[in-house]
Amino acid sequence: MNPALQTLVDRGFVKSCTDYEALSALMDEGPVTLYVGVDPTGSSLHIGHMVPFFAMHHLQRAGHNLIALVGGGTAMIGDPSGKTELRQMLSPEEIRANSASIRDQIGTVIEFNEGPGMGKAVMLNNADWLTDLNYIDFLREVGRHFSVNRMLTFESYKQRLERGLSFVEFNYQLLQSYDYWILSQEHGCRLQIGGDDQWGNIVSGIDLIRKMGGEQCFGLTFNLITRSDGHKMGKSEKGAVFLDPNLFSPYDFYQYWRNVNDEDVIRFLKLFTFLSLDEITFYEKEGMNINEAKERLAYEQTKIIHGEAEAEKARTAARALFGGGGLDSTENREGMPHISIPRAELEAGIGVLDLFSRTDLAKTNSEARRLVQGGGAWVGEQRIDDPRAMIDTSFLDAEDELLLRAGKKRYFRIVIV
RNA sequence: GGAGAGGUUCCCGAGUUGGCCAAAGGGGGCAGACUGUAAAUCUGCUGGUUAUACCUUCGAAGGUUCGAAUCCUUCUCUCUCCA
Repeated sequence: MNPALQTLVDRGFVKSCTDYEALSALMDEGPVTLYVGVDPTGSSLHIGHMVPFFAMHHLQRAGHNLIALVGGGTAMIGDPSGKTELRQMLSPEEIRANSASIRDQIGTVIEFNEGPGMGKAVMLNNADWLTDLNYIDFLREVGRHFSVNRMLTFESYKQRLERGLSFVEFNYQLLQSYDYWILSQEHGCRLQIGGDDQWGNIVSGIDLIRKMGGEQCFGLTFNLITRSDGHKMGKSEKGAVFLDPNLFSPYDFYQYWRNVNDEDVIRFLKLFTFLSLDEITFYEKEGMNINEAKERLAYEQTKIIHGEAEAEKARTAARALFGGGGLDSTENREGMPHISIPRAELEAGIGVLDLFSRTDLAKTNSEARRLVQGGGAWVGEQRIDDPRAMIDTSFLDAEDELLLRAGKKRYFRIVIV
C-alpha cells in the first residue's frame, strides 16, 4: 500500500475507503489533491474537529495537496449528519469572521505556507460557487442525478426523519456533492476525507462526479474518536475543549489530555501527536509508567495547538501542583489560570464565597457555598469549611499570593496587586 | 386543511382529584472516600440571593383562585394519523 495511506491506517485514522487499491495506486503516481469540509458555524473548533487535519498533516508531508473547504454556503443551511436538532442559520458576516479564526486554528496542524517537499494547502469557501447558483439550472444539471429513495436509505437521514428534517437540510447532500464536483473540475481534487458520519455525503459526491463525466474520485473516512469511558471526545466538564485559548485555557487544555483514560493514551498519541510510531511503541512497553505517556501526550498536544511556551508553562505548573511541593516559585505558577486582587481589598477581608465565585472554581455564590460545605474548598493548605469565613492577608503564602483549590485537581491563583 | 398527542429544571423523564413542588427517578456534572492528576466503586450535593427566609423557574401571554407545573382562554412550536 502507498506509504502515506499506510501511515494513516497504522495510526488508527482510517475507518473505510471507497477503493483502497485504486486510491493507493493513484497516490503512488504522484501528489493527489484532497479535501475536507469544515463547518464554520462556531468561532472556534474543538479538538474533535481536528482529526481530519491531523491526518492531513501526514498527507501533506508526503507531498499531497490539501484543500480545507469552509462551508460558508452550506452553513447557511445546516448539516443533518448526526445532529438531532435543526441548526441555526448564520449570516455571511458571522461566517466570514468564523472562517478567519478557524483558518488560524487549522494552521497549527497543517502548513498553509509552501515548504520544501510538502504539498500545498489552501482554504476555499463554497459560498463562492453556491451563492450564485441558479435553482433551475442546478436541478437540471445536478438534481436529476439524485434519487430520493436512495437518499432516504442513508443512516443520517433515517435518524432525522424520526425527529423532523426540513427540505432545506435535505438538500445538503446535493450541495456537498456539488462541492466535490466543482473541486474535482477546478482544482483536480480526487479525494475527499472526513469523519465516518460523512460517508454518505462523500459517496454520493463520487457518484455525482462519475455521472457527470468526471474522473474516478475517492473517499476516505476516519473513525469517530470516542473515549473509552463513553464520554464524547472533546467534551469536558467545562464544555467543549475549544482550541481558542480564550474559551479554554492552555492549562485546562493540557489537563484535559493529562487526564485521559489509560486505555486511550496510545491511541491518542498516534492520532493527536506527530511522534513517530517507533517512539509511541516505547510507551506501550510492559512496565512503562502510564503517567509518563499521559504527560507526553498532554505536552505534545498542547505544543501543537498552543505553542511550545504555553506547553512548557502548563507542564511546569502541573508538575508543581501534582508532583508534590514545588509551588514556591512564581515560575511554577505561571501557567495556572489566575486573577488579580488589590491588596487593600484583601486587607479588609474577602468572604470565601465571594472569593471563590470570582474565579472559575465556582460560577455563583451558591456554587461556592456548596463547594465549601462539601469540604472541597482550600486556600493554600488550609481547608475552609465555614461559608462565612473571611480570607485576609494572613492567608498569603510565601510568594505573597493565594492559591485556591477546589477539590484535588482544580487550582486557581490569586495575584495581589 | 381535518383529527389526536405533546412542550417540565444541563439532558432524558415523572408529576395535572390545585397547596406537603425549586418539582420523583435516571444521566451528566461537582465534592468526599479509595487511588496513579486514570478507570471502577461507595457517599453527599446539583436554580439564584444580602440564605432556617426571600426571589425567579415547569413553551408564551392573559384569566380563575387565599394559592397553579397542575383549572380556563388565546397564541406558538413539535409529533402522529387522515386528506
